[in-house]
Amino acid sequence: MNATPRWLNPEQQAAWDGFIRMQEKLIGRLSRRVQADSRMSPADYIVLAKLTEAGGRMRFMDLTKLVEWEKSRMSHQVARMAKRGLVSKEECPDDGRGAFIVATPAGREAIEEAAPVHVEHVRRLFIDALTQEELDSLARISNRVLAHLEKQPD
Amino acid sequence: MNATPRWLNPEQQAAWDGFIRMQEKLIGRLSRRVQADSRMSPADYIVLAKLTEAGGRMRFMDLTKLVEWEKSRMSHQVARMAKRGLVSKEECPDDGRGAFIVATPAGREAIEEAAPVHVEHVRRLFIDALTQEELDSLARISNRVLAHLEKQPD
DNA sequence: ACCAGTTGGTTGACGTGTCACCCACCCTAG
DNA sequence: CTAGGGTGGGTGACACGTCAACCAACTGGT
Repeated sequence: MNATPRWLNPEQQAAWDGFIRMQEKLIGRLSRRVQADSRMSPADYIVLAKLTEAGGRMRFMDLTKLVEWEKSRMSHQVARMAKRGLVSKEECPDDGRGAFIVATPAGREAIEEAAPVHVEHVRRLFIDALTQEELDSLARISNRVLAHLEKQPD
Repeated sequence: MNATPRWLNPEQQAAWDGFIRMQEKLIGRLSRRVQADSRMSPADYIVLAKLTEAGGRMRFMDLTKLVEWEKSRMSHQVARMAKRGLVSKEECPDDGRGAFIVATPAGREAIEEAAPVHVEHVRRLFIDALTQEELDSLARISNRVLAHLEKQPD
């Protein structure tokens, strides 16, 4: 049929399938837990975490780059979070287009409450499954893939 | 503050952050590629792949369990795919509630066209980044996490 | 001073995933 | 045969992510 089929060999297939399955189940479980016991989505969590980590007040685009999202995604997200009272927007005097994103007291409270619970789930579902060597190995592999991705087009 | 902070140590944190970043970027890139050059979403891809692999005709719930999805998700997905002509639904004579999901000719054609491209992207973005030992190592780690998840509550 | 290009940020449409709830049909105990 | 529970499957509302287009404000060069 195809001049260059190049299917994966069994070991490669096993690695890919296993990774995909693991990642789906792990992320799925974790985000459902986060949502269930902190009434925050994973997206809320990471945005608030990075924001408060940086002092609770940031320019929109800086925040967007910090979490490595597309600006449109962040814009929608911030709008939703503002609606829920987790953050608010302020105008930027230096740049007429600009906006500051500010964590509200409710937002700070929410993340401070959610953070330990989140860490506990990460530990329980992921860290505890693996030895330190396995964790190191996974970190190395992840960085290799990340470095590879940066070199690849698209 | 907290009686049991138990934050992650630096190595654990590095492993978790690296994994999360890698997984997000990799999955993101791959699904955008799939969508861009086959006009199918990753969800379409996996459903059609599993379905045709099983002969192109399956009971709804069997398919749902095969891909390990929630039934509601599959229901929505199948509805969308039916709207796009990739699959169709048939009644089940044996069980009045039941439904068969059938891959249409267009669906078969779509997956046969998409599959090699998909594999090529997986290879280019992921497999090629790693040695065979690293792939094996990742497969082992994934299976450990999966096994651990099954033992954990929630 | 002006205009072209870039940057900061928003918007709307659309596909997707989840949750909660629903309904219809099947099955088994009594 | 019938009530009650389980199973097969659908639905509607909502949160989320992407894409493409858009607008306003800031550059820089001429």
